Amino acid sequence: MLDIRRIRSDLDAVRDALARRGESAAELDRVHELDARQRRLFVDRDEARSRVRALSKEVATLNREGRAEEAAAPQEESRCLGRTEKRLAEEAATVGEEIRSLLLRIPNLPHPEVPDGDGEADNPVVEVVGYDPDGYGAHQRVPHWEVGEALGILDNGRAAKIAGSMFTMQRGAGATMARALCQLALDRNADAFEEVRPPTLVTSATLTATGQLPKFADDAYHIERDDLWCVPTAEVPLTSVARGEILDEAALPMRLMACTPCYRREAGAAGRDTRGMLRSHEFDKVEIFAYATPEQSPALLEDLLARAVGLIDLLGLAHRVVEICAGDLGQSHHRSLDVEVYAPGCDRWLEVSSVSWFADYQARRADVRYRPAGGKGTEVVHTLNGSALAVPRVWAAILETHRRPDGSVAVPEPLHPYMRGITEIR
RNA sequence: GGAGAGGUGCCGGAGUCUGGUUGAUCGGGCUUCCCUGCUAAGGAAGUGACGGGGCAACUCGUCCGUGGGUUCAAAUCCCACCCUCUCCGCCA
Repeated sequence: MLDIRRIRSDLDAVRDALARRGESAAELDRVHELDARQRRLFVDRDEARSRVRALSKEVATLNREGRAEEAAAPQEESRCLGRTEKRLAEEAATVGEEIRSLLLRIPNLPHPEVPDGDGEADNPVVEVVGYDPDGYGAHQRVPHWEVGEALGILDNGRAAKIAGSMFTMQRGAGATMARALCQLALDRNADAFEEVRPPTLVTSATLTATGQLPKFADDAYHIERDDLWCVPTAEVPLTSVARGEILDEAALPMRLMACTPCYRREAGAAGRDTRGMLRSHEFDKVEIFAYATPEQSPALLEDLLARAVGLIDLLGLAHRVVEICAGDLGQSHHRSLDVEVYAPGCDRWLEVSSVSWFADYQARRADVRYRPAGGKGTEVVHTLNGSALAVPRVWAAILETHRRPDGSVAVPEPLHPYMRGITEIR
């Protein structure tokens, strides 16, 4: 959520920044207008309240001095003021609710360096590593769903029997490799990140802090009976770890990581990418996350990206980095970069990580602040996160990239320690 | 799920029965200063967040789990909900 004070003092700049995303200013202007109204109401309300307090003290004094009969007049005046105050307070609250619900829907401002663009097609490729379109043999040009089924390690037919379409099931060495990927990702980041195993069913407040609610409720699984939501990513619980807290600057950056299942309804994607492991309602992912000061954030963004890219590199997969343009930026994102892995069997670039800087947008929703060392007062922290490794698409790219002419798949060496001795799948 | 106890400031812990100058006694912690060769001990002062108004000094308001209600006035009385603890039940 944007800082209301910034909207108040710098409306034009905010409007221009939103325009870069292709966002209309209607809601913004409405917030600006409501804010002025609410502040006028506050002034009047506070004045009435202050007077009530003074009158109450007067009554108390009169009672104490045994002159209770003289208290009738101030009591009556106070009663009257109380009604005025209540009406003003209710009106201010109504306005406040409208402001909040608008603010929750207005997206974040893009970082000045975010490239212009209207959509995905305008996202500039920043870097390409290990990709040679002519360097793949026929044995690698087989989609992973065929490879997986042939090797008996992917059984989506039975997954559908168990849970319906758009679920996947890995078996044998395939399941082992899925877990090994998580272990590798955690171990590689344990140098700087505290491992957390958070709840993956969360309250509406938690899902609102990161931006999924209220606007994207259809994308998440909701357990109505208990009013809990299945997390779409560990970003959701991790961002709420310090919700409502004030951190010491010395504690920043606070780096957390978590391996969790991720649940997505894929409401807008029905019928898309239905084969294999490209898109499913449930998958495992290792997320890396940080609370930081504004000054620490740019370097952290680079570090998160380097860590995500480093893992893909380690697994011997061709990949590229794409910067998300203003028009394609997610609602909460201030700046964002995607890592895409090349899958030769599908002949597609698959998004396997999204590394993002949210500035104070999520932290203001979550009310996470810090006390600047030496300074007074508090500041809203910045949050950043990225997928260290999202299992399914990496798993798919491994099957396609490391398939050998004889149809077997070589397990990348960094996974061996976690594979119970399995070094190839045949 | 049932029964009971409880949620107060950075922490501990009063105040709630008997509503009233209580943003809140007291202790600890922390910060600054004084004393001290150093340490320990001691002395003094300070010590929250949020919102509004004001060029500013400053000032007004809100916050005692959350949300309502009663009252001139609520940490204190009433209602609902949430959370924690103990016991029982259930359970990996």
